[in-house]
Amino acid sequence: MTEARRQGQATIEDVARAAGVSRAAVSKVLRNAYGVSPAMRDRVTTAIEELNYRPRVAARAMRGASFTIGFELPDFANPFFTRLLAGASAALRDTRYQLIIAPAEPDAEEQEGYRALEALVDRQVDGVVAVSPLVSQEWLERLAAHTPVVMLGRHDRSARYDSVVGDDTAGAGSVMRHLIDLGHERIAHLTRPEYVTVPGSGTPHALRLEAYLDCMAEAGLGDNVRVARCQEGEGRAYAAAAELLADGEPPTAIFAAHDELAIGALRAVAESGHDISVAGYDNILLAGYPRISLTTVEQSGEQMGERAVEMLLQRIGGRTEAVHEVITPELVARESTREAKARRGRLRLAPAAVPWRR
Amino acid sequence: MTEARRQGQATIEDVARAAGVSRAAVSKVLRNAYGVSPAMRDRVTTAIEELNYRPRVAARAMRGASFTIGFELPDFANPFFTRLLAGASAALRDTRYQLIIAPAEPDAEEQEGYRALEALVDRQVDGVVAVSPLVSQEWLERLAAHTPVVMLGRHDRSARYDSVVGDDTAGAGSVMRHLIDLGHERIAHLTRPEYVTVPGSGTPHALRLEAYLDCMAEAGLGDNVRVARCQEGEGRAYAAAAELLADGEPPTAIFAAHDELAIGALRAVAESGHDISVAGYDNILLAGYPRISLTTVEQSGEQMGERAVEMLLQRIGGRTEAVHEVITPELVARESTREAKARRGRLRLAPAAVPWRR
DNA sequence: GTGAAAGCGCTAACAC
DNA sequence: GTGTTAGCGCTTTCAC
Repeated sequence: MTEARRQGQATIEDVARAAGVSRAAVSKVLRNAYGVSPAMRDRVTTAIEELNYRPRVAARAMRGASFTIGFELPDFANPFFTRLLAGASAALRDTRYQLIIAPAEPDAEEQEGYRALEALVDRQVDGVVAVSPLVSQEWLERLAAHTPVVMLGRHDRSARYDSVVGDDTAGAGSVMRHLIDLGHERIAHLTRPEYVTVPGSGTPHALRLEAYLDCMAEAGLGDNVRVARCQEGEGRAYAAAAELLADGEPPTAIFAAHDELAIGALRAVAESGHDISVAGYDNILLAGYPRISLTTVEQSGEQMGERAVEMLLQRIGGRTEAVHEVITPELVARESTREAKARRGRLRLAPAAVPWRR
Repeated sequence: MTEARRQGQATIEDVARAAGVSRAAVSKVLRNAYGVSPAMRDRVTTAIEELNYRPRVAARAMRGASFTIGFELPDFANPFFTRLLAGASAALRDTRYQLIIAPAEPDAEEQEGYRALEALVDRQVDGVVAVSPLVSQEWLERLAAHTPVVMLGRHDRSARYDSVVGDDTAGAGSVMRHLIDLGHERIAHLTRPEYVTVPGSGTPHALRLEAYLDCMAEAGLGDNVRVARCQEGEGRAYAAAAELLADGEPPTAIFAAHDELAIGALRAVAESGHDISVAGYDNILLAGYPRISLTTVEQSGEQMGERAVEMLLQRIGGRTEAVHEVITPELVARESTREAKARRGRLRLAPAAVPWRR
């Protein structure tokens, strides 16, 4: 049944027969190789047109390259990832390479990324760019042993694969300092589930969490630490934030691990009626929207995606030493943290009567 | 140079040698085929593990299916398209099939979609789901002659390919009636460039534009018709809307062809200080956000994506009659059109002194 | 300038 | 139960 599909798909053999030449001759025409008479080239190209022939990349790839770059991505709903894609796509323009994207199943915990990455490799891509903070380094290195790999957002340094990563510690630190400078003392952190923030794992969210904890401790606010967690999605963040606000003495500020979560938190805050500052991370388009105006951290996803692809092409081209590139993020202070108010005199918050529950 | 990559990639031959059996034997183990002794199966599986072997889908596909579904998509930045993807992805869960996405270069006018679609087919996908309103029907039918195709958002009916499409005429009509019922007389339409809305082309945006024109005419507002255009992107919509507002007598309402454009228009409206209603189309997540609260039209992208994939799998399974499915959209009235105000007494707008410039 | 032949990694019929 | 064999569509020497 599934076999039905190939009927009608012309092969190089069909073209050769139609043009009255050998398969090799057709191949040469296709590749603009040396040694083809104009007359033959004509006959062949006409035959190709007539038969609507297209060479199969797979068959071609069996000998050489497939000229295909695989991009593995979790969660298309997160606009930051989309920025990465835009950059990658741009870097491949005017290139022989084609971009192919494989979605990793979201919320899949353990297997997140493995399946999609394998799917890509099984399909003969010449190289892979991936956003898979949770995949084990050992596994990745085994992959990188035969297929060029560039990882996005991984802080581990491997000799086998390259990486492009934002300085999450610096970025999260700048957010925290901003909030603390504004006078906030009860700052909560909204992040993803534990398995994404395992201490020492070096995932972006682990580092942001650590920066949060460190900054709180440094500012003598260690007792006010409060970490809320939720799965990906604006709705989930909304629910988690709502819970945070409902419970006893609410925070005066929430630092969300990324903008999508921040947007959800902002919604919960708006509904609650409380005057609570919210900050995010990534500077998605929406963050700059006037009615939202979210304080956040800009990291150029386009640039990161573009660099990743450039590095991958170099790898494919023969480079063997690993390259690790760190992008410096930048705080974008907006009104969601009452910065405007703060400008006219330091914001004064009454000290918490009781140390704020952990 | 590019040849370097394959070294290290174990083949079935390597496994056979390591296990001391024939290639066919390994193949049988891989496919759980009949006629393998437990002892041999053991030796083979160990060899596979040791060599870190993975069968190449491409080589496999040369005989049968690749178990790969291609999804062609323009513009990842548009959240509605992302919803389609989520649905498609969900439909493939628990299936042998893998989803592979190819981005069509945006703003590419003429060639939009062709390249990506070809890239997919060249890579041996078993079937294709595509969002390519601008590709010619003739070309698509030639494609569909050998590869199952399901189109999203095309109103043309072909005997060769299936389609899933929202009823854009009805959806746009409901928005327009809503605006007119609210008392608006100067309603502008913000849509994409001409080549996307060619009359009679049957693209979603052509139909929405036609519905806009028809509704205006029916309501006796034909003289107030005003169509602004911009390329994809919130920023471009912002600029176009700003121009619309700056110029003489501004509209009292803007119907944007989709939510991303509407969001941009909303931003321009907010900055202008005018009290202007804005409506969009697609009901992206953001539209429901309290601080945005955009009146729009809900069409379940997830459902559309899911149905498309289901239909494609049927096609691959052997179905030959074409299926065309129309999804009924639903108006979601929110505050961006001052519906709240309207509830307490009909909104009264002073009639335009001069018929509003075309 | 052109074509024959071998081989890329895998599957499926068919012998053994 | 196991191995031999003949392709799948294409590229690439290497003779002619």
